[in-house]
Amino acid sequence: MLSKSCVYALRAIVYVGHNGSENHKIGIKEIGEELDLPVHFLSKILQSLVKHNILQSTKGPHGGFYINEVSGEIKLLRIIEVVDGLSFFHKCGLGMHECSDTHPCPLHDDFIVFREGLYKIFSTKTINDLVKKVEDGNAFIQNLNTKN
Amino acid sequence: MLSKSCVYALRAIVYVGHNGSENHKIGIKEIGEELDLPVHFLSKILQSLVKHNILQSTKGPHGGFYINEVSGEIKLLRIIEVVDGLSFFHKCGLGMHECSDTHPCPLHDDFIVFREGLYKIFSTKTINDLVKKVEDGNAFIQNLNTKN
DNA sequence: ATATAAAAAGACCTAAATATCTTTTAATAT
DNA sequence: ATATTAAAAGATATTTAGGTCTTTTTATAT
Repeated sequence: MLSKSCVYALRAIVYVGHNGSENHKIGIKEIGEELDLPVHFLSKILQSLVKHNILQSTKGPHGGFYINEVSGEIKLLRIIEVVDGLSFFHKCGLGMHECSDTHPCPLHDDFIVFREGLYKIFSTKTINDLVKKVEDGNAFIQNLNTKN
Repeated sequence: MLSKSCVYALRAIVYVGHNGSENHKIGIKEIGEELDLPVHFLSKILQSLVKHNILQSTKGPHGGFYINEVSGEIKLLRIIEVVDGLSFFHKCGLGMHECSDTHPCPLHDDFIVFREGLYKIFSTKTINDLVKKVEDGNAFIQNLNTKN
């Protein structure tokens, strides 16, 4: 559903939100190592988040990534929008071009309940909501002994 | 969520169920043209469905695809299983290796509702259910003037 | 038996997603 | 000012999904 890029983005940003701050920035290496993600690939993704002002970064010594107060309140949907686009939330489950409440495909009525449920979740929850969850003990760092 | 292959499979099988029968088999050309799908690609997908006994076919003159009584009652989930595999229905929304009710990722509780709801639909509905929907007037054939 | 029609099978091609490596730019500390 | 550090940017490689084309097999009608 979400691409790898998108999932990497979400996990990285939560990691940064959880472990970093404006005066303790997190380097890409640390993120990659801790989350067991391909560093250079992740770097591209975060670059794009920075461009879109979802994440902050500075170069040079003691540089790295962090999120400011505004970014923490950004909705997960915004990250999905930037990384994957929102087409999933509009398109038909059976790939029909014209599928809508008034002209539904044979799966429409059932599918739409879940599509819209997901939309609700992603358009409501913020980065900080996930960070809070992690602080309340939710799983976050991979067990590196477990394979994909 | 579902790959194109999978969606093509579902649409094709519904087309065959709706328009064909054991003594009126449907050629791959017709399916491809009517559903506006790439014929040779679709052909591979249907081949695999035939191998798995989800769809029936015969070669030669007046040959083509059809579904028998048994196949009509096959669950959509079985088609998904054969074409895409079922990993979607087991894996974590945030791509964590170990994510479960007892060791949940920060998105788990919300995501699982969606994932399991979809599972319910696909493991309940049959090919015939979709065919019936089409016979009750649900959208099915693409408007070819509309682009992807 | 033979020709024909249609799916099966195999080889190949293309585009997109994912991943890696190298060079450049820009902060910071000295 | 300079060296150093870390992200940004660019180029390239790999993998997977999606798609096309050609040849082979098999069922049927003649």
